[in-house]
Amino acid sequence: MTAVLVIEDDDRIRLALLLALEEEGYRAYGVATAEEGLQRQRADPADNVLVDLMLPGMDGFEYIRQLRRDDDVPIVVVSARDDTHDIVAALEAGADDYVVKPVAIKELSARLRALRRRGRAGTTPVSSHVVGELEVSPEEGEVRRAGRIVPVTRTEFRLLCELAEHVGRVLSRRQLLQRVWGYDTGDERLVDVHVGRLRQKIEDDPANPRHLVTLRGLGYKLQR
Amino acid sequence: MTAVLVIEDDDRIRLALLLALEEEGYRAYGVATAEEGLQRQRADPADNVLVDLMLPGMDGFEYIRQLRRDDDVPIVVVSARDDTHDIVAALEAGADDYVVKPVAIKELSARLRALRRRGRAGTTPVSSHVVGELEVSPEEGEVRRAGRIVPVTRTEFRLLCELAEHVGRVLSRRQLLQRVWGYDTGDERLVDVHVGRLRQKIEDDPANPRHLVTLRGLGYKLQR
DNA sequence: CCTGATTTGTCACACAACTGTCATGGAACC
DNA sequence: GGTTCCATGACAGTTGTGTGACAAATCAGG
Repeated sequence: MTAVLVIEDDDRIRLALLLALEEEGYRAYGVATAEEGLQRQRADPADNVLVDLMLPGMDGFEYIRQLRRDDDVPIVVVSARDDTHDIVAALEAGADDYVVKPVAIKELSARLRALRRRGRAGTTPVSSHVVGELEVSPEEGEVRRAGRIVPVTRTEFRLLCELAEHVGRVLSRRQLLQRVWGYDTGDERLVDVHVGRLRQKIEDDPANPRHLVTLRGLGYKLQR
Repeated sequence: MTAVLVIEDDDRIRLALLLALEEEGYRAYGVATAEEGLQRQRADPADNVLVDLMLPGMDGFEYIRQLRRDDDVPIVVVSARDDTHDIVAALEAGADDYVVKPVAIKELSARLRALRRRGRAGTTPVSSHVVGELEVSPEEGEVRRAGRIVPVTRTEFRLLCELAEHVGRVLSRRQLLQRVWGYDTGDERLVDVHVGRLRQKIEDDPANPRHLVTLRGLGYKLQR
């Protein structure tokens, strides 16, 4: 899943952006200052960065310059100021796009997509989740166990991706039903069945699962 | 010198843009229709394309889609309409940026620079893709299998190129339909048929493909 | 232009794979 | 020991895919 880092000091705007981005299918997280933004991006690099220009302490321009020293991530400025001088300065500093608040989330999302498309010129290393001897690669549409390809069905694959994206965290049947099947309501036993089938394929001893474990009364989780 | 192609039917606006761009140090030339734009860009490729959306005959959206089939040049839409729906549609069609008229030339110039900066990153047009015993050469327009030339049709060739450019990655029928045929909508079975025909030519045992494999529910991919 | 050959897209059918439901029995919890 | 929760096997309905036939469109050559 595509991760987006939002740097914006106004709490309400930041939260609204994060919510809207998650709605669009991104994994989004935010910080309030440029300093935090630099730290965060170095520790856990996002695929896109959204940054406000007016920030307390280090401002957006300086943030962009500093980040660009060692990171080629697409940067989009989200600013309230619709001023040619600011736009030019931000782009010169190394930003890739500049949108003016208030921004339509659909537009923002489309611009992010366009940027990633362009950035991905050439060959991007395929991203995959590694959990112990298990490897789930959404891009290749493959699951490998100790290097060998394990054939899984589409539903199983989606389920596994969802679990792999949240390694170590419990996901309730309802959450899985919602995210994998898109069902708001429905029989939760359905999840059980597919978890069972998945275990047959990815576990050494399906009766005593080591990776895809049950947490009674809570749900399932994937663990290393 | 950086060349820019401007496609805009309003003579005054087009000339004003051309003048301003030359002022900024670009070599700029323009045409009034999308059809001319396609022709011109194929005959003498510019480094950037500016295109209006509302054009007589073929509109800007269609222009972008058609050009994108075989040209990766950065495309900026310059439109009078400041409408989220248009913006999203243009970016989805393959545009890289969207600015609203009237536009400050300094901003436009900065956006073009930002685009080129990103565009050059890793855009090394590969002469041929090698996938196992298979060799796809976009430049020569040839497909070889174990050194022998395999005759494929134009559509098959495009399809194979698209798959070869993303070796190891799943491409959905919709993605293929979009990238190979330029269709936004349409019957996905069309892809199946062409994949089938391609298999007859490039696979040892077309019923058990080793390279051009199906990922049920996901799409197709080419694998080594 | 005209004509025949090739290529392209549509359709329908058959088959295989997958999905969701249910019932049963077992395990964990109190 | 009773209750809740979970695992699993079977099964019927659904969906997804491969393929051959065919007509429309396009191309090549006279």
